[in-house]
Amino acid sequence: MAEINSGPDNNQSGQQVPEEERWAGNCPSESIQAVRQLHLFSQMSDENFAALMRGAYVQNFPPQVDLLTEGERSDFLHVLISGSVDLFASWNGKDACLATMRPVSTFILAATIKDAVYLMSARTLEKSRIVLIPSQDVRAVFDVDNNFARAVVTELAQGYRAVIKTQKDLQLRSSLERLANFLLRQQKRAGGGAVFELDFEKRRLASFLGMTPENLSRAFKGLQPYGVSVDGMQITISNQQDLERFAKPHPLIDDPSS
Amino acid sequence: MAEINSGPDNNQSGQQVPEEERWAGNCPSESIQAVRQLHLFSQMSDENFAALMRGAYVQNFPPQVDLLTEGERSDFLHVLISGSVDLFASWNGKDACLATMRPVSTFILAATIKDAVYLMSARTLEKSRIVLIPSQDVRAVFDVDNNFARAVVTELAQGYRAVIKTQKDLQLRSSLERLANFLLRQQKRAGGGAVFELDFEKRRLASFLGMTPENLSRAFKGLQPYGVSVDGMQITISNQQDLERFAKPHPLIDDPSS
DNA sequence: TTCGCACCATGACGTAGATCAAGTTCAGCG
DNA sequence: CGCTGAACTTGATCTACGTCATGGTGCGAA
Repeated sequence: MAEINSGPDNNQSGQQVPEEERWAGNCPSESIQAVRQLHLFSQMSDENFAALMRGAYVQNFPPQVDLLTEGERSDFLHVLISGSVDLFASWNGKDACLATMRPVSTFILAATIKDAVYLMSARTLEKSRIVLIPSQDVRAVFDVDNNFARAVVTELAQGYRAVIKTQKDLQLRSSLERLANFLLRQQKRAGGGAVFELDFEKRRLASFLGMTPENLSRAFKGLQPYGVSVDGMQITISNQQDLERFAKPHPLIDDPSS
Repeated sequence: MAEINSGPDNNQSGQQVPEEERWAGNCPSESIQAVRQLHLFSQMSDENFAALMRGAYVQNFPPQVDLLTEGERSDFLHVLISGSVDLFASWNGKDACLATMRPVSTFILAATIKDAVYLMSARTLEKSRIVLIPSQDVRAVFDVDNNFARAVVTELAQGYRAVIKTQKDLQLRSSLERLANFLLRQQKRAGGGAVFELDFEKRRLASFLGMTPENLSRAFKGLQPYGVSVDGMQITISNQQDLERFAKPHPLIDDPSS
């Protein structure tokens, strides 16, 4: 619930929230700007946007902080301004990373709109700056601002399609193929050069790709014949063609914009 | 996949439509009623609903007909009135069943609203009655009818959460656990008695649960110690407690209404 | 009836990936 | 410098599950 807020001691293990700031006068207006520029918020009226921000908080979280836990009720819509956040779920002792959020983006919109419990837990990976907008405000504005309501539709449809794509990735490909395609996607995000950085810790990447860290190691070795070499976080793809021929990337799985 | 077809060669290459009926005057008004009663369509104005129906078709399809193929552009929003439809995806020779639709429900809403290509293919499992509403009409009405736009949000959020649940099911459970939980869900849908019918062909069920038909057979045997017995399509759960203790059903995965 | 054909069951086997148990590398720090 | 601990590698198994091959059991058509 509201334990995320102010003061010390939020979250189950006595977590700690530094640098909270209310949106009154003096606060970091770059964050407000970043939120406003998201498609989700860019179409709505100034008045309604102001109403949303009136009750919002911006907070900085250290790495490895639990932001919310599956099963809890949705109190805030989250907007990630900087850093990165892991969305995951657990059952019977195991857990699976379902998505990793990068700035600037919004998460747990569906639970907020439906006023339902979270299906996923969230935890910061790095130091992260997050805007928290009270869920009831979001629903109230949703009810009166049609442009916002339409933007919510687009965002949800996008998210829905993204999940379908990761499900196809998981069900239709082997772990080697998943890694190969992930590298190609990451390469494109990084600008397309033959050398680029992995901006994941490898254990996270393993969980994200649905495998164990040990097997990720082996998978990297398994891609060497296709011209992939690894040095720490740095990846080199020396034979683009070979890798693509093996990975067989497909827009209906790997193209994030479709 | 198109070779499965019966009767007169329908499907992507020159689609052909049995028993087509335009929504003019005389047509089956139960279908129109069924559509209107879906939450998605129940909130909109009579006028806009009529506009949607003006361009719509209702069609009966035989079993095993391909309705649409992933990668195609969305031409119609589909509403399943009776029968059942399989949504699946293919890559590199393999294919995976992503969902099975049952009446009365709508499918491929996200692609329709976004005017994007389908991420999944669809095929009838049984003889099915389906209402086809031109996608451009849906988007046009979406732009002018705020109640409809809001209903779309609810529907998408629901769908989004459903996919997340099946992803958790797949990533966090073994095939035995998936089958056990599926049986418990099916039992509940069928009224909760110890004996109930499986309304899936077993090979479909296998694909839906992400395993092979052979392994589904073995999985059924593997559940015998927990009081599950199978006779054709009829399932008997003789020891509810044991099965539940093994399956560990969880609302955040198995409760379709949350 | 008997043939043919799905669908399903079952056994033998192969493989992908998990698990367990050591190493290895490297950053931080005395 | 060397110590320590975390992230990563590596190799040796184990296990779940897929694959292949075979045989049974209904059920509709000739």
